[in-house]
Amino acid sequence: MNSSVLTIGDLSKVTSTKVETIRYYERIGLLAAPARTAGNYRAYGKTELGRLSFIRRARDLGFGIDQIRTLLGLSESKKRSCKAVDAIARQHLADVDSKIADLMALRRELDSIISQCDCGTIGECRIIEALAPSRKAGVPTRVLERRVRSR
Amino acid sequence: MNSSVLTIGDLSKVTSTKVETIRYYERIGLLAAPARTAGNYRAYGKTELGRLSFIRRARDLGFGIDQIRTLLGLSESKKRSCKAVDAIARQHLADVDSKIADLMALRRELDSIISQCDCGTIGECRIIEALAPSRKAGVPTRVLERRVRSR
DNA sequence: GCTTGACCCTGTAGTAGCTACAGGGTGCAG
DNA sequence: CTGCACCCTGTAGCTACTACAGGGTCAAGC
Repeated sequence: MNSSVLTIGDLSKVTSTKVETIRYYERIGLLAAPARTAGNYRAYGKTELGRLSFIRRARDLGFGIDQIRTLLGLSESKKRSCKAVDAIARQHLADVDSKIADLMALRRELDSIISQCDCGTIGECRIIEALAPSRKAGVPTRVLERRVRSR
Repeated sequence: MNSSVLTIGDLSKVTSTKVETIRYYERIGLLAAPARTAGNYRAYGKTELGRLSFIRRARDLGFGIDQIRTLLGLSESKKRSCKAVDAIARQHLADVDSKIADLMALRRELDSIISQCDCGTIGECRIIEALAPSRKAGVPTRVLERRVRSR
């Protein structure tokens, strides 16, 4: 009885990670290739469980694979300053903030477009109108000048 | 001199869309295959320009390719009700809202983790600690019971 | 001892929405 | 007639998985 030997299925359940995803992490080198049983099954221990948990939490927080790779590397040298860790996290926070800002701007525009729709016919739909190029503005002549003259 | 014949490069400049992207839209059937010149160059007219502009604006607003396909289809039957258009837009707005909510939740968590870091050594870094599995909690025995007993 | 069914294996292809070549042809100015 | 900007097709790459196909392994039950 070896309670610390886990199959990939066990790891999958414990970490709420699909089996395929675990194999994928191994393929891309995020997880090391584990020991194998006689029947060629992957045999994991607590180390791998910890590492996968770390990866999952980082992924849930939106860190990218490469960032996680770096974080895992850093987490092994316990004595070094954690400035680099802090920098990665702050960078990620900034990325998230900028994504939020983008989405909020988009949301505002989308909302304003939708609020103009009276739900009549498509011919007079404000949503379609907002997407279609306006009738007044044509192709800026500047852009095509060279070509227009040369034809 | 035919000022309304545009090459793919012209279309690219006018709509701020990469040439490859225009060809990609054609490949996936979002744009129809245009007429060709004697030298096998794509020759676009104002119709295609309008259609591509529509696509770009919709993409900028975050609509997916399939939604745009539907919107383009709907926009051609001018007399029908624009309820379907409205529904797609509202669905998209809801998706955006839920993405924003997800990101804000993530942002809060990330921020709270970062704020705990004193920037000492990695061994005592709160960020790494927050990601690593806590020492107290082990693998829930329940999950592994069957297997543990059987080995 | 044999079957059944749940699990595991490898390898490949698909998802969204492009982007980036490689290896060629076209067209116009100097 | 040469050089350069542009165009063509076709394919592979990107993120982070997910979903098969076509097999092998293992423990339980009859």
